Amino acid sequence: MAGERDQTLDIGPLTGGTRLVDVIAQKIKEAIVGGRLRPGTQLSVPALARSLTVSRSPVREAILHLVGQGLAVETPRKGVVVARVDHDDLMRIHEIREYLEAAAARYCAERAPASLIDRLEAIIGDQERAVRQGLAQGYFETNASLHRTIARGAASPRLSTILDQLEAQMSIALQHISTSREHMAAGLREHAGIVAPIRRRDAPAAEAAMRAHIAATLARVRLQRG
Amino acid sequence: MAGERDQTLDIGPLTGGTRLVDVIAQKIKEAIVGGRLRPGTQLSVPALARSLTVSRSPVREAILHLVGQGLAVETPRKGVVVARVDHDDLMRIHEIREYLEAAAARYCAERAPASLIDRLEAIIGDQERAVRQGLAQGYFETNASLHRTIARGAASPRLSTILDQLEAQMSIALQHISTSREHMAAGLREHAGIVAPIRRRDAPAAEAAMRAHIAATLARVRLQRG
DNA sequence: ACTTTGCATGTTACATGTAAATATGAGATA
DNA sequence: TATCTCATATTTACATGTAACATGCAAAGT
Repeated sequence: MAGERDQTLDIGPLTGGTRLVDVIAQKIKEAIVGGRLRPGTQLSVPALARSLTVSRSPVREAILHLVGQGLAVETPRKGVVVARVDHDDLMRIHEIREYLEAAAARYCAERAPASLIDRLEAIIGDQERAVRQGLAQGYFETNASLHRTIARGAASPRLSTILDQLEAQMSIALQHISTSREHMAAGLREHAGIVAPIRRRDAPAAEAAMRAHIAATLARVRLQRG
Repeated sequence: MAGERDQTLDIGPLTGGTRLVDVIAQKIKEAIVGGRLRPGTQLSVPALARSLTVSRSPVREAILHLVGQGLAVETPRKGVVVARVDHDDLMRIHEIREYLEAAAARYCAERAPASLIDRLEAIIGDQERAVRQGLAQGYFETNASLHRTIARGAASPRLSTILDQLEAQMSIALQHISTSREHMAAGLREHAGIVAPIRRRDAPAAEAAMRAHIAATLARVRLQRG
């Protein structure tokens, strides 16, 4: 192999301490949630190893990790494919989120430090700007950021982990779903209605507002093609 | 169809169909939830491979799988140890369960087939017998069975998976916690109070009963040594 | 036409090799 | 006694080898 150039996405420099598995898993995850690897696509270990110029071991481990995250599904002796998240899955995910996000809002209101609540309000501000400019990208980013921050405020690593995984799974389906400006505006209003009670430490109100918000989101999803 | 194939013709020296990874993961999992592998114990890949007389590859994959399930925790370059689930973790787990089990009860009441509800009542009967005889083992088994069956009735594989994982994590801590006869009796009463509304398809009542049940369980846990 | 057989290709699942990081423990030093 | 040093053992992380299995397709048989 004389001086060939590798045009495919190469792994960056391996600074001390970082493991290949983690870098590879992250890269594949980004390709999946970014829509560059479509649902149903085979995640071939040898092929990915070749394209990343690494051996098969870390690739295999990375892929199995993604299976554990629900971003890919394994069929013994057949291999792993990118998870298909259809309309029905999206509804089931929201059913779970309706409860888990409500729990997160409640515990966030009960025990988040004031600094975290400051951040929540800053995110609301960012989202206001994004919606005003009609930036769907910005809306999605601030939306994810808000929910993630609320989960962090609940001080329950397990809860955060579960919600992160559900969000990643959702983003597979959301690749194909458009969001209207009205929906974004409604979402923003609801978000503000969640952060306000968190600010005044009104846990039951925060919980109720979040639950209603997810239920409304579920209803919007259902309308899309239910 | 003439000349049908006989499935017992194979003379393959290897065990057919099942994968080593799965068998090994199951074995280690049983050792962890069964208390034979204590929290903090190093899960050394070479050592386990030797003791199981297999190579390191399937052992490593099995261990990483358990990390994904939350039964073990990984520290890069240091290795994997059996997860420590302390009193605080137990409370956080119950906080999540308070919401997720409530969701399961609701959707079970809404869409479980009658046959599954029959099974629920049969389990209640088994638990009655176990409690009457003071069998803690039987109580725990019927308890797990009941919750798992309700989750199945909710027809949401994701929900079942999450709850199964939380239950496995709990069983690590429950190894060291005793349950009194009164607690068992209270649990049984609450269980019956959950199945009854499921039977009459009263989803809100089922949800409320389940949520109260988990909250009560959490309170009992908190009393133990909170 | 329709199934079967055999071959070519690619992949998974498991085994093994090995450099480098990490733990371990004996002996030296304060 | 406590702790520092350094050599040794163990382990992790990644690389590579390979048999069994899966799959597509073309040739052969019905």
